[in-house]
Amino acid sequence: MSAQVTTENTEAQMRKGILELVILSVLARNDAYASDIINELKETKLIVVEGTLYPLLTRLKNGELLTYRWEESTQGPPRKYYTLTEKGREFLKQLNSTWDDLVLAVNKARTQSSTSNSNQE
Amino acid sequence: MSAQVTTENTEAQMRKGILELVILSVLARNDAYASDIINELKETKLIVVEGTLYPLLTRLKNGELLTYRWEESTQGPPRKYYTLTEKGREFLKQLNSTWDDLVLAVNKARTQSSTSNSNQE
DNA sequence: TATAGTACTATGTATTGCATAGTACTACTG
DNA sequence: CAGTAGTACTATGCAATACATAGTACTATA
Repeated sequence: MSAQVTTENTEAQMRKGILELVILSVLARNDAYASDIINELKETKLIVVEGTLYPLLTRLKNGELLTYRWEESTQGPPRKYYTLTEKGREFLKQLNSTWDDLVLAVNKARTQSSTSNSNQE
Repeated sequence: MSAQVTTENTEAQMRKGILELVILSVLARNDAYASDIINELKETKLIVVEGTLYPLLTRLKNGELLTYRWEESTQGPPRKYYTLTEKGREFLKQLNSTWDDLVLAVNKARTQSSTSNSNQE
C-alpha cells in the first residue's frame, strides 16, 4: 500500500538522521542511560521511544562513537551508562556542521526569490 | 553488511523528508519542470539528482499536491511543468511549521544545559 | 512465591534517497 | 532518409533508519 502524504509521515522521515545528532549531543554533556536521554530530549520537544533509542545506541556503540558501563540500580535492573568516545566527539563536530549547512540550505531554498537574489546576506 | 557510521550516510538520512519540503517551496514560487528545480536547488547548495527527483515528483502528484501539463520544447522532448495545487499549498504551510519546530527542538537539544536551564528564552 | 515496575534485547515493517538501466523526443549532420 | 548527440522522463531495486511489537531479565514489595 503506497504511503499517504501526511505531515506526520514526512516528519518521521525528517527525523531520520537527526536523532543520532541529538543523542550524541546529550551524551556530550553528561554520561546517561536510556531513560535519562529520553527525558532530556522530551524537554526539548523531541519525543524518542525505547524501540527507537536502544537499536540506535547499539549502532552508535558498534560504530565506536560510544562506550558504556553497567551500573547497579536500586530501582530495578542494572543500567547501561553511555559515554561519548573521542571518535564520537569528533564525529559530533562534523555532524553539527552538516546539520548547520543543511538547515541554512533548506531555509534559503524556502525563501529564495529568483536567481537575481544571490547578493542577499 | 552493517552500515558504516559516516557523516555522508547520516546526511543522506537527514535529507529524507526534507527534499519534499524544498521542492514544494520551489514550486510555490514558480511552475517548473525537473531541470528548473534541480538548478534552483543547486543555487542553495541542495544537490538533487534526477533519479531522486522524478519519483518524488510522481509521489507528490499522486498525493494531489501537484499537477502538471506537457509543454513542447525546441531543445528535446516535451517537458512536464509542475504546478502546486491548493491542497499542496496547505500542505506546504504545515510542512514549514513542522520543519521550524523540528529545527528549534534540535538546536535546543544541541545546546541545552542541565534541566535548570528551562527558563531560557 | 507472585507481582509490578523498570531496563534492555530481538525482530520485522514502512518509507525515502539514490543508483542504474532503459525508452522516447528533438535537432543536427551526412 | 538514417544515424547520432543531447535532453527528458520512466521503471526498478537497494540501503538505511525510525518505529512498533514481543520477549527476557532484574529489583523491590506484598
